[in-house]
Amino acid sequence: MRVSREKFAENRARILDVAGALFREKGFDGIGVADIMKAAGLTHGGFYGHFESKESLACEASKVLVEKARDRWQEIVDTAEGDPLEALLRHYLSRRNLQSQACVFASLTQEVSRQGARMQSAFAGGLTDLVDVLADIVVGDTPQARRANALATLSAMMGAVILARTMEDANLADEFLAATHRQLSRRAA
Amino acid sequence: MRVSREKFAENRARILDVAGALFREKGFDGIGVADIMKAAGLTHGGFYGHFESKESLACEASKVLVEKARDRWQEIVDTAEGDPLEALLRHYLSRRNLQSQACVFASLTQEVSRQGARMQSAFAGGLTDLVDVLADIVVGDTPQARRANALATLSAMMGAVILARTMEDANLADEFLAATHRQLSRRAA
DNA sequence: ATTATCTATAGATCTATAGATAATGC
DNA sequence: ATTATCTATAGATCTATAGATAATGC
Repeated sequence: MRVSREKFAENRARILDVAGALFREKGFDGIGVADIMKAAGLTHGGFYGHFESKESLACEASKVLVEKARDRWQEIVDTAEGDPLEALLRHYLSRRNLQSQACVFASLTQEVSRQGARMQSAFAGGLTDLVDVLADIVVGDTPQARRANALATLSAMMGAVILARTMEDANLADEFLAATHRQLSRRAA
Repeated sequence: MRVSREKFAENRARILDVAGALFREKGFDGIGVADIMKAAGLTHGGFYGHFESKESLACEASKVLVEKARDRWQEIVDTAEGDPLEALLRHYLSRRNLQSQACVFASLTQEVSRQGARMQSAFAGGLTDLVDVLADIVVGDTPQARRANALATLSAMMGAVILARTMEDANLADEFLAATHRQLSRRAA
């Protein structure tokens, strides 16, 4: 059942997309190659024609997710009508990020500390990209002050979503998001 | 090779202790029952005389770690010579928390979102305990303001450590800790 | 006699590979 | 002829259990 070269590329892209969603939902160890392929509408054995190993897929899928996150942040900043930081906070500190398809950092960062160097690099690089996006829109008299502010702001944003996600009580989760939102609103440029 | 009742209780405690350390280091899925027992100096099969299942062990070990964390925070607050929040920030936003034996929340929270309800409860309860500890030592005119400040402060503290842990570059990791420390120092009571 | 631990193994699951199959593209 | 996918399976790993062993404690 060979498919065309074009269809082959399509299949690869679909595997990456499906894997990104499943890894975020279940973690890297929570989903196997066979189930990822089934979700992509292919068979287990076909996987190794597309990727060298599961770890390799995890790296590539992570890179895609990390790049998408940065592009989305930049887009929100560029198209914000009012204060860009406020727009970003509204986007990030929302209930949408408490679902299974949440921010890749809010769902997978801790596992990354236990993975190989390649994956760790993808995540570390993605985080510094987000710091750069933030450094342009927070207050601060000097570039150093803005960078420090950006680092602290990113920590607070992701911490709030990560903690909110471990709360069973939706009201408590909302409290974490709201309190952090209010605190960070005062740091806009 | 039966052991005394006293030794039995000792063995159970050691399994819990060893499991707590290994779960934090490798994650719940990163270590098996056999290796935990080996690290405790016992055999694989003996495990099921002490615990019903691996999940049950994970719950009990988590409860112990969560309680220990709260007690440690409370102790630091109670014995602080200067400002208690400053003492807590110094303790938490330190390199020690970037090692494998870090804060249980900084190393395992994200996995907990994918575990059973029992474990989620243990973590959620532990986090609200830490919020209560913080609410007594942060600034705010009303109890509501102090609680909101405590929620935002906890998010920032844990976010900083979690992000610092994913950085390969030690200098970048330190930057996250230092920037967050400086930002939060202004919220003391 | 009771019971904590040990040895051995069943049963499930997961990654990766080998070889067959069938459609593409020179 | 080449190659993308499929079927089938090897090999490793992990949880949990069954039955044997040997020390405790009534």
